[in-house]
Amino acid sequence: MSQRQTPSYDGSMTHPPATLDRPATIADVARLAGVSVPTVSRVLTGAARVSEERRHRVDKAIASLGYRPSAAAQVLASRRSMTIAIVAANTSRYGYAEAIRGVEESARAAGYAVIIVVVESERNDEVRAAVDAVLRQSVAGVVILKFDPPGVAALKALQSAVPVVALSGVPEAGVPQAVLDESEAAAALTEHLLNLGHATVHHVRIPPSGKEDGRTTGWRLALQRHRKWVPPIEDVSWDVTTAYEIGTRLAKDPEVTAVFCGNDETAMGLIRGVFDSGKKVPRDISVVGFDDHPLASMFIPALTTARQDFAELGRHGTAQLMALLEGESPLALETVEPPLVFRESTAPPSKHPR
Amino acid sequence: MSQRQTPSYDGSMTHPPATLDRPATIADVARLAGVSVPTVSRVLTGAARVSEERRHRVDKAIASLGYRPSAAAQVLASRRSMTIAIVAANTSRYGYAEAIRGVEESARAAGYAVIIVVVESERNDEVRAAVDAVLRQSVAGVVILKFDPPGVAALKALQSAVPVVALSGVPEAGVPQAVLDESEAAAALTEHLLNLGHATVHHVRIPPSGKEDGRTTGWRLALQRHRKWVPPIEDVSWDVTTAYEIGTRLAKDPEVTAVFCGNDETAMGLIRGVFDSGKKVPRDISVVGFDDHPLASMFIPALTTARQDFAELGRHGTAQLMALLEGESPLALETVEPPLVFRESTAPPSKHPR
DNA sequence: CCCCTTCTTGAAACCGCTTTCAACCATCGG
DNA sequence: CCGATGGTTGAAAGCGGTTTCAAGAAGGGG
Repeated sequence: MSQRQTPSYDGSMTHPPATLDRPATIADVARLAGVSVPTVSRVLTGAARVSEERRHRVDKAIASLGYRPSAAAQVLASRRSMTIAIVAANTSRYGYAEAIRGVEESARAAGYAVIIVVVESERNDEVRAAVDAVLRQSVAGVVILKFDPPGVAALKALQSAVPVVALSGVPEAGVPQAVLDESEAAAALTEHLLNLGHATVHHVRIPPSGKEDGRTTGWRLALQRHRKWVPPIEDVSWDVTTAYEIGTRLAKDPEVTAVFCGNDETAMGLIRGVFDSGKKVPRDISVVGFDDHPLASMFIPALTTARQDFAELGRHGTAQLMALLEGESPLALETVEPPLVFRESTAPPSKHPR
Repeated sequence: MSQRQTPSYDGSMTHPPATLDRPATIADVARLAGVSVPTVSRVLTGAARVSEERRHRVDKAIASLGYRPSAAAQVLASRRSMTIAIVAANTSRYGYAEAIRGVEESARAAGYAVIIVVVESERNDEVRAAVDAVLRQSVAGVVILKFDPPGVAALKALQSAVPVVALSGVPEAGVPQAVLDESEAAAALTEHLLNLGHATVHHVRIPPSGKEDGRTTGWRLALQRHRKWVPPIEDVSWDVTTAYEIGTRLAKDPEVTAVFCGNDETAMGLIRGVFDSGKKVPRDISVVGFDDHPLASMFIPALTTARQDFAELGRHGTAQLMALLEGESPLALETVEPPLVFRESTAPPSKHPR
């Protein structure tokens, strides 16, 4: 199609004796090996026995031609696919990126290729486009990151058409899924703050996946369990600067002495906002995050938070999908509970407010 | 293949009057529209004129059947593909994730699907596996993140076999690429430190892309230009804790008053290490990072750094690839220079060492 | 020694689409 | 009124594999 302009290194790994000018096909292999095409196919797929001797000739031919079966042709002929799709609203945000890494890794290990389709919003045309992209590619199955409205919408639109497993923060019936149960840890974190002596804890909520995410639920539960006042929720966007602003705002309110942030980035932004307002964390205000972001322990003050292993979640999701594809019974719904990690951003409330 | 277990929402977007139990094919559409298969193909691809009336019938049939052309069949028949591959060593690290997001976004806008193949190391079998994955998928082209040894190896192995553009931090001849020229900014950052009065600037190097990356080169150049001593380089892994350790080590050396870190995460880890060793940034040691990570401005102290727009780099790369695929002359090698951003982590050296 | 199994093998059909290519139709100029 | 011209259309041939099926070879039992 287009000539490479570097004649130097011809990538010997690519087509060793490079005798053809086009990529080798199964017919080329068959010819060179002196066998029929179906025989080559059989050694490729291992679907049926092939005599030792022929198999060997075929293997040699494959190696010598640098032959690589065309995935497209295989899909078409066999009606089954060795690629899965990951659908997510975002690929670069920490938790998402880690989850994607987890499913990619394990999918690759299982011999699957992965295509990534992002659906940025829950707008109908966007969701439709994503569904289209997935379905046109004839994937074996899809893993959906169901942490936000776009994910939820994509799941809804896709689950009837193709094997799907969802990665999520709250268990939900009806869909195979891997879940990182956030509500327990959120509650525990909130209680930690309460036990420190804070009258209540405020909550900064990250964009939720539906009605309510596990983090918010856990926080509310803990407060109710301890019969504490449930302050109004502060909503934050994915952009850290909004967390910063909330920090400056909250710093002015003498009532707030403890805040539970939906994730660590938010916590860091908020702490900075508090700091720039002349208050200190944890002296004047205690802050907890969520996720245990790689920088959470480096931040000054280091964040008290709950560790989420998103990559592991992704691996679980893939395993779930593989099982589903094999027709096995869905794996036990392993919900992993994030362990708490206590660091420097929390302390008893100050004796001298203001 | 496997029954969905939720009979409730049947995803009306997926196959509206769902009359077939299998996905509709082009033949189904042709039959329903009362035209031949090639005619449907023509309205699909727009390759040839079709009478107004037939086109309309076909469109209606497509809509009513919820027909989606099979990408695999299209690839096979047309010998051209509408998917590109991104190959990267890692998908979740900040810069990589952003770059991937950039190429995904623009590829999607251009109508391309994207598969992601990661090559974790430069080990021969790994590189080979990646090459295999790419080539088997019959992609139109690939974008390689050439920021580390695995990327370099993959590039080398792939460039002779398929249209490739590299995303990189240092210009290199012979390969179409989009580059974020890091050396200028690195030099400027180093000079900023020198101008502040520091005797020299130490350097913590992130895993390099080959012999030397632009950041290191720029740093060295600036030092030489100012006839300053070039201290031995500290190497750091991607794991932030190694940066932390280097920080504790450097803090003990009274000679080091300024350090240039290969990226912001490293800078933050290092600052924390310095902090835990009883020294303060920038009072005792000045630190600069690179990238302008979203948290760089929230960190305390906020980082002086150089802003890198990796997503934009990704977009440039895709544009480059598209041009290449159209047979257009490669776009002018737009090298973007990262703008410097001065914040709190740098200051004149302390008058009272120790 | 013969017939029936069991394996291994290749011919042919097919997967869902694109791409010649030739046939057809209508229009148009002479 | 006729042949030339140009635009639409469908039949048929692939694209690169897999799968069905029947044929041939080899092995086994009576």
